[in-house]
Amino acid sequence: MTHHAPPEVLTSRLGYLLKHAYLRLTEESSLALAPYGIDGRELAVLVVLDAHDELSQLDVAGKLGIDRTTMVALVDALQDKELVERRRSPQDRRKNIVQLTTAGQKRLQNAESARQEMERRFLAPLSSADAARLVRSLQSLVGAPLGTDRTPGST
Amino acid sequence: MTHHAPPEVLTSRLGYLLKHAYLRLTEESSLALAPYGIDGRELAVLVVLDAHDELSQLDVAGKLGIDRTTMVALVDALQDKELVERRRSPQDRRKNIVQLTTAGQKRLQNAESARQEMERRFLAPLSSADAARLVRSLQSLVGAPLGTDRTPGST
DNA sequence: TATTGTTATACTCTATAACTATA
DNA sequence: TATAGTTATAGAGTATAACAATA
Repeated sequence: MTHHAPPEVLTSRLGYLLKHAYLRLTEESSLALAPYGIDGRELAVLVVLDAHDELSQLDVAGKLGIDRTTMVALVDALQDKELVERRRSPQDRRKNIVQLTTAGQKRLQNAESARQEMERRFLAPLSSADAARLVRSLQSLVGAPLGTDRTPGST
Repeated sequence: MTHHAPPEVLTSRLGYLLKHAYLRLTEESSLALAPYGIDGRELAVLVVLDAHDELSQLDVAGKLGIDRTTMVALVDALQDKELVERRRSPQDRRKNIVQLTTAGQKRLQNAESARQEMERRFLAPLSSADAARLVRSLQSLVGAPLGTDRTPGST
């Protein structure tokens, strides 16, 4: 993934732009999170777990838009790092409730700071107004509820 | 890849937004291009070939930001569909010059129309001003090296 | 019967290494 | 010796099918 000048004929194409913006962000994200021993998807799991209580593996998978079979390996990895724990739900013993450990909560805080800093650097070429508009436009396209105030500095 | 309501905690994250915007566009793109028997990446190859003369496989790969080994299969597929032809460069017999066939040019025109129509539909949730700003912002993000001062006016 | 987690398997996309032919 | 194309191979990432435990 080297930095070559983008070809003129493709830079007006949304597919090219979204793909390469995503690839670039993924690369920066990996670098920013490497010191914390997790990747962006694992961080997303931690964020979801932190925001809700008593989530099963399937619940988390649903929120992230990934398969339940993919979820197994993800939780395995996070459990090996002692950032989450599985426990059987007493209400429904088919379910694995996934919980943040204390170490997981700490890791989440630190990695989140690094991710936010990375995101700021990534958006630096844009004015803050354009950055905010970009986020809101992407939310519209992805189907996010509109009208979510994205005041800079909220969380 | 079903359409489920995006989780609140993730919709402010650029990584999530770019990934899912890209996935959604890719899905729409596949549908729009299916009648033409090509996918978005193959169409991009045709576009690049149409815009330049005497491009080798490596030239095209460079412009698309993909590997030369990936390029082989791509050109194979397009050649099987009789949309492009390989010919040895007389100047440098190591090189394969890739050329659009007449059928390839026609297919390019039709598929491009379909792609543009798809892109319009995809951007429909945005005002035309916001759509234009989105494209320009993405161009800035994809074109600018990270962490450096982005002095406007350098190419 | 249906659901949750799990495993095994396969498929796509991509990159790395090694080979060939040319330079 | 270096470069362009090719092939074989391997690594992510993801999805499908089948199975065990549970409902």
